[in-house]
Order: sequence, then structure tokens, then C-alpha cells
Amino acid sequence: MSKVFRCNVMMAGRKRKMPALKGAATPQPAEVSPAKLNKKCENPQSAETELSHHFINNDLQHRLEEDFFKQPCIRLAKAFLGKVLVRRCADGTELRGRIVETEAYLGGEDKASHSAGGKRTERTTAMFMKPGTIYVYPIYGIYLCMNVSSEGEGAAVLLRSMEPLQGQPVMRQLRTARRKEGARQLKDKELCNGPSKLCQALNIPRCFDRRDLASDPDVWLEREPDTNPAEPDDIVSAPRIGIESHGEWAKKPWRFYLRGHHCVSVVNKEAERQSGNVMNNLDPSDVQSDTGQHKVKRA
DNA sequence: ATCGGGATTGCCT
DNA sequence: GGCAATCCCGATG
Repeated sequence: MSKVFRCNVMMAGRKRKMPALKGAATPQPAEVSPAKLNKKCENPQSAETELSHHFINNDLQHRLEEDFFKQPCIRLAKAFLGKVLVRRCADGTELRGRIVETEAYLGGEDKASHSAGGKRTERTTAMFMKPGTIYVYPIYGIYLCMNVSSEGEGAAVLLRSMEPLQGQPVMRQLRTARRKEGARQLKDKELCNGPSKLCQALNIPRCFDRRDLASDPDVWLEREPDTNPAEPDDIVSAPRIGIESHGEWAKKPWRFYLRGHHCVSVVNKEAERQSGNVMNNLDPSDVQSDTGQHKVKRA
């Protein structure tokens, strides 16, 4: 991890102004009921939608918009690293986390992708929608995973882990709700270090499926001010997790995480030894869209 | 109508 | 590190 990045990590969470709006100022995490938050989908047409738009337009100037998501899947998966995912709950509470781990699912040839072979079903529809569209799907009957569609037919990026930046007490409540009573308190780094944990901690419900991360009032992505994008040496590429049954495609090193970050869900030491090997990261769409010169870099 | 599998997690040994 | 929990979705008949 570069010095620049570490520095920014240290400054995380400072000077976050809460909106001076009715019901939104000084949220009281202890009073938030996870059950209530989870109960139902928030209505984008509600009055508070306008309030949050007001907030976004006047206080936040770092929201990432349409163009950010419009890049090839692997590039986007890496570009997500270091960006901040924000969730504005119904009561105005804002939860923030820095994304530290992602996976790319290309669709088409990528057999491990839900959209492999262009398979378009009710479930995978979001993967084929415009870049920036959120794809939320249930897994193992009990959990959810959140993806964001990228450029490329059926391609999407799975968000796997985050470093909690703001609203940790609420996140802890949301995460603790389903755990055994009397279990030890979760450490901060355990709040979002896994794709389904991330959804729980940020209160991402299934009905966020097909929403637009570039324009939704309740969830969005931010670039931290004065922060440089993660450099190649800061990014570890490793095989994706949980797809062993897909043979060949399970070996593609399309999981990306910030080297040395304590919130990464699974560290892969072997992959880290092959640090910064650009050959591992080639995206078919990247190859297609450039001259091929960088293919021999660091051979 | 039924069936099999799954981009995970938490608790247990 | 093993493994149960738990149910939606899509494929099949």
C-alpha cells in the first residue's frame, strides 16, 4: 500500500458534515432499530428523496456519476478500490465504507458469471442494464450480495469488502441482529469484510436491485477529496472466491483487493507474491480496446 | 409441481 | 477447518 493511500486512510471519516435537515441532523445510532430499517424498501418518490438530492447537490461534490461506471469490468473492479460507498437510511443516518475488495464477472464466456452465455433471466436482468446499475441477489437462502454493472454485455462487479468509515454503531446493530445472543461484540473490521456482511452493514435490501448507483438518492459512490486512485502495486489480483465448480474460469485472477488492508475478507499470499503482475489482469475488453502494447509490460 | 445448487456466514471442534 | 443453516431461482417434467 502506498504512503499516499495510507495517509488518506488515516484521515478517513474526518470532517464529514451531516446535513442540517430536519430529522437528519445528529443521528442517534443507538435509537435506530435495525428491524425497522430493514422492514421494507424505501420509496424513491418519498419526500425525503428531495431532501437527499438537496444534500447531494449542495454538500457533496464528489459523487461519482454515470461516466465512472462506463468502463470495462476489470478496470471498473479495480477503480472501485478506495472509493466510498454511502448509504443514506430512511431516518437520514448516513453509513460510509471504503471499498477494499471486489470481483469482476464478465458475462459471456465467463462461466462463473450468472450472466454466462448471455443468460438473461429475471434475476440477472440488472447485469445487462446500463453501467452503474445495482444487481442484488440472494444467496444460500439467507444472504444478499451487491454488484454493480459495468461496460460489457452482462458484466458486473461484486463488492466484497469495505473498511467502515462512518456509522459503525448502526452497522454493528444491523450485523448483530441475526447473531446468537451473547456473542462477543464484532470488531470494526468485521462489520463489512465479506459480500453479504457488506449488504447487512449498509442495510442494502433486495429491492435495491436495478437501481442506479449514479443517481439513486439512497445509495451512491464517492471519491474522497485529495485521494489518488490505487496504484497497480497497491492492488492484489487473486482467483475469485466460492466458484470452484467452474473449472477453468475459477482460476482467473479477477478478485482485486488493496494490499495489506486489514478489512479484506480472504488474503491470498500466493497471489501477493506475484505482485503487480499485469499479465494476470487482462480483461478481454481491455485487450480489444487498446493497441496491445501493455500486454508485454512486466512480462 | 418438484428438484438441485449456490459469487456465504457463523458456530463448533 | 468442518459443516449446517436456509430458500430463491431456474431448469426440468
